[in-house]
Amino acid sequence: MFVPCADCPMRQLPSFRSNEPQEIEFIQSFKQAHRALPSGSTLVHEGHAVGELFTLFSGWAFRYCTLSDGRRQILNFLLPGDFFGLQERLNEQSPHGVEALTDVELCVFPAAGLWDLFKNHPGLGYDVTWLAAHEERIVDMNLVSVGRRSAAERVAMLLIHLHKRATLLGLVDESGGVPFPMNQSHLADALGLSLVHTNKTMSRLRQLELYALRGGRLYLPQPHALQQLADYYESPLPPRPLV
Amino acid sequence: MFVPCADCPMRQLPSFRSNEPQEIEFIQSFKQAHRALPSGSTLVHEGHAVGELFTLFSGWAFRYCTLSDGRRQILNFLLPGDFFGLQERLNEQSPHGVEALTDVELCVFPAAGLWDLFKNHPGLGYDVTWLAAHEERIVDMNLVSVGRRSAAERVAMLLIHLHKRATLLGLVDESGGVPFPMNQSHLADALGLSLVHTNKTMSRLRQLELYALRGGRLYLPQPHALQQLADYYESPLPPRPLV
DNA sequence: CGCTCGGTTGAAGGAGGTCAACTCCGGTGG
DNA sequence: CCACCGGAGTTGACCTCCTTCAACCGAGCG
Repeated sequence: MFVPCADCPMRQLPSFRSNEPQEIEFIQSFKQAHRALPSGSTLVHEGHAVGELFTLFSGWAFRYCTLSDGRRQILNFLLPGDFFGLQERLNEQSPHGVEALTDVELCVFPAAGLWDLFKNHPGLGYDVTWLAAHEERIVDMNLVSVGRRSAAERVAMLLIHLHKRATLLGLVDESGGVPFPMNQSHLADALGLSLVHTNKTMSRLRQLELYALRGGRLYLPQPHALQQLADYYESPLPPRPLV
Repeated sequence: MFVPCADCPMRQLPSFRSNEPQEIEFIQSFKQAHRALPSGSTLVHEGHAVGELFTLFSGWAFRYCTLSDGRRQILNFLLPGDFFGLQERLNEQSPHGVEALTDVELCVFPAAGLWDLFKNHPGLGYDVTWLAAHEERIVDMNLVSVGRRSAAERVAMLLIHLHKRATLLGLVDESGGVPFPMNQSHLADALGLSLVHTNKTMSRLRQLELYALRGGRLYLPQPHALQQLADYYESPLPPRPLV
């Protein structure tokens, strides 16, 4: 269970930026706990103060907000390497919740130690800011989808984007499939659509063979056609930091 | 035109956190230019590299994304004190544009100097991160609105939120009005609605006297009723940093 | 005076929501 | 071994919220 940060398997991936040894050492000392939680558990409760920061070590999760009558909006999906808890911490009480889609493992950091990080390791402070800005960028994209794309375009966008993120994490297998742990309610809540209409839209895209789900994995046989449908063309990302 | 950062009028406002004198001194030296631009100008071009960071010194602006067929989504409105350019800088090319709603003045900072800021003034690094997280929180809220609220609820939410932000900046007059420089197309694009339906929804709310526009100023005669309609109840914010 | 821009209103159509029923499947317990 | 159950996916019917198209009005302006 215990893995030294220096040997963190994610650090081997090309999509992550490398850090100075003393930075990794600091991260190691900053890390308060390694916590495993089962699928479906709530990692951060809506409206509660937190006091901890997290890096998702393994598994999938999502951030969400609910209105008082139960309507739920998923803000973003979290994949391994994603850092969360910043919004909560810096605003003292969390405006949104985080829930595990699969069994997850978390690196837990004390929020009170964040100041040390900025003070003694400016490079890591810069990294944290990078991650916050990156996270916002993803939410921006989701907002564009939900605000201006049709149902089919939204689905296409989401599938491409999730496939891409998982691929960058090396989660892709030889036949191009990536894990896909969410069900249609999750997708509906992320897309700002009803469950029924999400289902019908996805059936259409599936019959067009724009995507396939087999054994809990997502396959995109015609990535270019999907991109065209979603009107989404993005340049390759530079390596990202990992805390 | 030239105002030393130490005498910045925004720093006098109670909603901004105070900084150490040497931090303010650094900000002053970090500041590259003070730039005035007319209403309607594009401050950041979509898809262009930037190389500069900005604090909105006066006036209003908005961040937006457009799809290739012209559909536009406004991601967020920018008010004095808002810091922007981070997303652009850290991703090398801006995924979104920024446009002025009124005549604006900008504090311009060289993006290359951001590293110095983190290195020599960790407190300011922390502040920048705080601002990034805060900005994301606003986008989160917009995403919830656009994804899950009805047209009337969205309008209510936006009006409350803008009124609140402007009030915190001391832009409110004795009769409770705040500046309101956007037209209905802006609102429609921010709400993810069509122009026509935005108009009809707003006419309804206006007849219910949930809001009023007079002389370019927004008045909310029944804030509580609006909050109930929007299902939006937020705790008061702690003071925010200013860079 | 005519132009444009922003706001307003009506009518018609469509995308998506809601309600309801049904299937399929894996578990679980008799 | 089979009955029962609950969760997830699927499908149809109907309705409504919102979009689209179009016309009109008024203010500001060259």
